[in-house]
Amino acid sequence: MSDMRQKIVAAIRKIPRGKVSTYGAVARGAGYPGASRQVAWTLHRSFGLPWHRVLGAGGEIRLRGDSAIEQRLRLEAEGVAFRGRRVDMRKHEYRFPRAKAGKRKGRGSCP
DNA sequence: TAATTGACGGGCA
DNA sequence: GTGCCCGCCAATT
Repeated sequence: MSDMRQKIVAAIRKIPRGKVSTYGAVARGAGYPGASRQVAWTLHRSFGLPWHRVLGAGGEIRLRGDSAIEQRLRLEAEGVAFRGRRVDMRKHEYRFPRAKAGKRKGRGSCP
């Protein structure tokens, strides 16, 4: 099995209960920026993962039909608040630790 | 081997 | 807010 999938799975498992993340963020957290599609694929093929905690950019559910309903239900059951059809990322987005030395741009204040 | 697909992301009109 | 296009990467057919 590829290392990529293992890293992605590991990253997804780190998302704590009551928090969520996005495909792109998981990909970056796993060390593969730009591989957001593989995250979706992995979620689809691997079981035992907190799949409902992974959303699309902006905290939007990218699933369809019943799966989307179920995902929303599960998240709300964990205490995740929705704003319209998106999750309130401001409060529930989980940030992955920097895989590699990160460049801290300005923080807080600036320009 | 090549083409298609998929639970994506970001930019622009 | 909505719609369209292009870039990304692996698995499937």
